Amino acid sequence: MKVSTLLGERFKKAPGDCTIDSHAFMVRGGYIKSVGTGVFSLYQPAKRITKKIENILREEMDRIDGQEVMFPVVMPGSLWQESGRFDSIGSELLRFKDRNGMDMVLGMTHEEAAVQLARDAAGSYTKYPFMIYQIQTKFRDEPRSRGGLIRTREFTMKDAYSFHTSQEDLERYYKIAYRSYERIFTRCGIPQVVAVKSDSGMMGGRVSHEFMLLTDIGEDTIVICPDCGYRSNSEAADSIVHNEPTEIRPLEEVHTPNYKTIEEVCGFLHTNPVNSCKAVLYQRNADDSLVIVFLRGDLEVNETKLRNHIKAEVHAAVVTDNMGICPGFIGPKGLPSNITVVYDESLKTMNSFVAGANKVDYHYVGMNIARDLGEVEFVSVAKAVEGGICPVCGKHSITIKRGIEVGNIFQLGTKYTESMNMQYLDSDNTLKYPIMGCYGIGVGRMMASICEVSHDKFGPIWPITIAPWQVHLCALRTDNEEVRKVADELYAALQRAGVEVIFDDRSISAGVMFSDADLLGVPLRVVVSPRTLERGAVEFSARDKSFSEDLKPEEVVENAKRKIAEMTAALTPED
RNA sequence: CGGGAUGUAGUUCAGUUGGUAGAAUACUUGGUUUGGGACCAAGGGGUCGCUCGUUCGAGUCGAGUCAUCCCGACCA
Repeated sequence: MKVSTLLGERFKKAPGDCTIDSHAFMVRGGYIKSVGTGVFSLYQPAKRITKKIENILREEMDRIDGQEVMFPVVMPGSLWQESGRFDSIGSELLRFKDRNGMDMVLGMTHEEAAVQLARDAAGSYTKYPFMIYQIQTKFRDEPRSRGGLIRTREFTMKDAYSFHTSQEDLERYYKIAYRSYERIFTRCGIPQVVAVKSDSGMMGGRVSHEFMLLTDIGEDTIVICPDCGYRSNSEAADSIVHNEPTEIRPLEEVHTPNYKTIEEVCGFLHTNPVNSCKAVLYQRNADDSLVIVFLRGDLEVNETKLRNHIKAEVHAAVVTDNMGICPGFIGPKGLPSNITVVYDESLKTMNSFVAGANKVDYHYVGMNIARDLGEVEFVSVAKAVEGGICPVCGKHSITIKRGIEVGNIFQLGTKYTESMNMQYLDSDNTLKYPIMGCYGIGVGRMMASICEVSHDKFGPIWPITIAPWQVHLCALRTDNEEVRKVADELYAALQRAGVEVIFDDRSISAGVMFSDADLLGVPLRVVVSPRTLERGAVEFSARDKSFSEDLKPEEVVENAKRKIAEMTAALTPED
C-alpha cells in the first residue's frame, strides 16, 4: 500500500466532540468516519486491524473445536417470540415490519438463531458437545452510544454458543473458553485484561465473567481485592460491612425540624452516617408500586442487585402526596403495609441507629431492628465501597477501578433450549434439553480499547499482531534519485518477503510524513533519506522508541523479519 | 427519558447594532524549500441544520422542529 493513494485524511486537530484518546486518534488518523449516531465506516487501516483481530479470534475459536457458522442479521420476530425476548427486551432491539407486515428484528445477539440452527441438527447425544461461532454485525439501538468505537449501535462481534449434555461438561468447557480468552487478549497485545465476576443480566444463567481492560475511561466499575485476587463487576460484587458494637439504647423519638438528608440529620444529632439508616425510594416500572430500601447511611444502593432480588425493573421514585410517606423522615418503623421494604445486610449488626420516624420533622434514635421491628429478612443490595471488606479473604482491602468490557462468557443453562424446545435423545433413551454456554467479544471495541491503553501523545502504538501494517517505509526527498531508487527497491523487496509494508512515497516535508506515520502507529519504521544514504545506510526504528539503528539497505528485509518474529513471539502464549 | 451544550467550507472555528459569506487548515496549479505538521503566488469549494414568523432586508431576532455531542437513567 502506498500512502499517496491511501484514502482517509489525517488531521492535526481532533473534532471537539472526541472526549477520549482512542476516539480522537482514530478520527485524526483516518481510521473511522462517523455515518450517524453510533454508526461508523472503517477506512483501510481500521479494516486491516479488525481483520487481524478477527483472524486471531477465528484461530483461537477453531483451537477449542469451534465450528464457524453464519447467522442472519435480519430475523423474523417470530423466532424471538419463541424465546420470549421479542416482548421482554426494550427498544434496544430494533423491530420493523417487512412488506407483508411481518415483524422483523435486527440481531443484537444470536442465541435464538444458534438454537434454531442447532435444534434439528443435534437430536442425538452423540453430537455433543459442540460449539458454533460467528463473526458478524450486531445492531443494538443503544439509548446512548459514546466514545467513538467504545460503544456503538452497530458493531462487529464474535459470538460463540456451546451445547452440552451435562452441567459438568459445560463447566469443563467454560474453563477452556476462559483460557482461550486469556490467549486472545495476550495475542492482541492486551495481556493485562482481567476476568471479573459479573451479573448475568437479561441473558439469564448462573455463572458469568466479564473480561475487563482496566482504564479510567472505562464504563464499568470493578471491585478488586489486591490481597486475594477477588475481582467482580460492582453490579455483582458482594458488599460486606463491619459495624462497631455499640451499647443498646432505648428507642426514642427526637424533634429534627427540617433536617432531611443523612448529612443534615447526623450533623444535628452529632453522630456519624455509619450510625444511621437511610431510605432509598424506587417504583416498579410495571405498576409504579413503591419499593423502599433501607441501608446504612453512608452506603449506596446497587440497583442491579435490587432488581435481581425483587425480580422487577425499577426506577427512582417520584413521590406524591397520596403515598402515605414523608420524604426526608422515612424510617422502617410505622410505614404503610402496602409498601415493599428491603433491608440491606449492613443494618443486621447495627444496635442503636438513627432512622426516620415517618412523621414530618421527627427521627428515631436508638433503633434496633430485632427489638423494634421483629424478624426481618436481610439481603445484600448495597454497593461495594473503597476500603470495604473482601468477601473472600475478609480483609479491608477492596479497591474500586474502572474498566472496559472487552469480552464475556456465560453459563446459560437451558433457558433457550427449553423455551425454544430443543431436545436430544440421550443414551438412556430419554429426551433432554441441552445446556448452553455463550461467549462474546466485540471486535471494534477491542481495537479502540487497545488504542486506549497503547498510545503516546502522537498516536496509537499498535501491537505487531494486530497492526494495520508491520513496516512503515518513509522516503524523505522523493525528488532525490537515489532515495527514490532505494525506497522503491526496499518496498518491492519487503513485499516479496511477505512483509506487510506501507510506503509513504509522497513528496512532502519530513514533519508531515513522521506525524502521519505516528498516527498510523505501525510498529516498525524504515526511513530512507539523503542524510543516511550518504553513509550508505537507512534508518530502522520502532514506533515505541525501543530502538533505532542504521542498516545497509540490503539488511532491512532480514532485520525486519527478525524483529517481527521477536515482537510476535513476545505476544504468543506459552501453552 | 431527564439535565446541559452545539449546529456556518472536507476539518477546526470566527462572524459586531440585522445590510453582498470570513479565517486557518486541507484540496488544485506554478515556483522556492526539505529530518518533526515550511514559504510565495494564483485558484476551486458554503441553500449558514430545517420550517415558519418579524423586517425593505435575517447566519444574526422570535417560535417550532430535526440532528449531533456531553452528564445521568438505561445497557448480552
